[in-house]
Amino acid sequence: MKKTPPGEFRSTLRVIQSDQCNHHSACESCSIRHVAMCNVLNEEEVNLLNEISSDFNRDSKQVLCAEGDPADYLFNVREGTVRLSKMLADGRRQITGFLFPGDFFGLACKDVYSYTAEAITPVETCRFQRRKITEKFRELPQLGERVFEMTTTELQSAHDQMLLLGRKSAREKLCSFLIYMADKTRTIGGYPPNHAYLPMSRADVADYLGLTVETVSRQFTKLAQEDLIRLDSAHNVILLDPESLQEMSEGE
Amino acid sequence: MKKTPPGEFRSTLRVIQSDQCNHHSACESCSIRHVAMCNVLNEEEVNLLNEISSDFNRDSKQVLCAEGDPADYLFNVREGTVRLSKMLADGRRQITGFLFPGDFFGLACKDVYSYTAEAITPVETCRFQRRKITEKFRELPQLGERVFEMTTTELQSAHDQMLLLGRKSAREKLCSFLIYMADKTRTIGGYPPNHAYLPMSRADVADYLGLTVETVSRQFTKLAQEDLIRLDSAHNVILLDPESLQEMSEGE
DNA sequence: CGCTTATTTGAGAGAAGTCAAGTACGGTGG
DNA sequence: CCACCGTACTTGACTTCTCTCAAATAAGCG
Repeated sequence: MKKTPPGEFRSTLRVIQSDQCNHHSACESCSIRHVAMCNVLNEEEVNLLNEISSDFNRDSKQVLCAEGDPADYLFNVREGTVRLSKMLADGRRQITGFLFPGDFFGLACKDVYSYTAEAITPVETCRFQRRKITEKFRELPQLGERVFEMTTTELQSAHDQMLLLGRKSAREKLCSFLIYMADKTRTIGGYPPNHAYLPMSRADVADYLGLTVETVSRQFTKLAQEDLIRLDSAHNVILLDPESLQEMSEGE
Repeated sequence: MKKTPPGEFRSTLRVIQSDQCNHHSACESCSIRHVAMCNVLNEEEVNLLNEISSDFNRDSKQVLCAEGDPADYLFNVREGTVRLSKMLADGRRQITGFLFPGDFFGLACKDVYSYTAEAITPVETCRFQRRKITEKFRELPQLGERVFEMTTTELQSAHDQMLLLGRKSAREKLCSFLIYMADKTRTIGGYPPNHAYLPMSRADVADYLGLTVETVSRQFTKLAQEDLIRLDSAHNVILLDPESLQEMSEGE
């Protein structure tokens, strides 16, 4: 579960949380270009970053990078939803994460990408040459620290997801997922409270939770029958009882 | 799966692989104290590190740090085996990783530890105050880069483990685990080739693979019956047909 | 509007879990 | 050194949750 627990931020690294960015007005390109980085950089530094980045936009269902490709680029999602996945020889797939505006990918690999990144919706990203961006870490240590901190957060989420995949029931998995997506929907904004917008297909949800499409669908139906959620459409869910869902997601 | 694929190392970060450490003879305290760090540091820098580190040794089954504790320390395992785990409210447990000499833990968290670390065998670690070690990243950027690179490798392993937990059968999971442990055993040294020394209990293996003890035990028996492995004892396994095991671990 | 694809629903099968019992191992004390 | 005890591991019988296969319904798109 990519659960980002709320609460005070007290990292020993000097970084600032995304929602604490306080120079949006002064830095227009920031919010447009480098969503996740602007928080720790001033306008001049963002411009420095703009020099080595280039837009990379793709339509829904297109591949941004493939498992095994030379890992030349680091990506920053600006708009849309991306899925990262790994496959077994016979085609079984595991989605290791969904990415939303502000998220990065392309760092956690050595010479080749260890996962495939695909656009779930039309996406806008900016892309840096890894070689160049890691050089920039020298000039802008706060940038390096911010990226390190994000990697660390991602590792924590990965551990949460391992607990989900290894030990939770189908029902608990789906509850966790709904809580997670409601949180993401809230962050992205533009939806009523307790709304979870699910841009991905049921198959994606299944491959994220280590289930089959049918099981996911059945669990959705069951939660709706119990009035814990309301399915406005397959991709728009209202959490009618977030507290219960939260509890069930943790096996209480 | 904490699979560290062999192959050339071409990270954009200027770090050196563990097995490329070439000043072991010149730096005695290095191999003794800071297993994973000495590779990128010279003797003087290692001494600098020694100043802020202190020994922290524990017997088998003791807790090194607990989920929810203030995350004050970063640990470097020098000797022995450690398990990291997370628990659900009702006691279901997921082991997110086993740690061996050279491994770190305690960084991937904000103010509190997000997992429990316990000694499987008697362990020797050295412990740094996170506050102090992150300060050191300023003075010794190559140290920061090395730690960042290790975090990145760990994130990749976490993704491999998600694929295992979400999509592999019990048999495939155990094959993956045996390949992984044979690799670790080789790295640690002192055992014949194709030997996998398993310091952890069957319950630990089960909680690592998202299975029950009984299922793990049955799969061990089945692999032995098929002459793919030989169980010298519950904790010492010979891989009789590593190629087949490897193939099966990837679902071929 | 018709076609394709996505989602839901149903029935049956199977892999892994649960519960229970037996066996082997390892440490401790006589 | 061996016997004993507790724990760890293995094995068996049975249950169950999730998967598989199949079909119906709904949604999206040209």
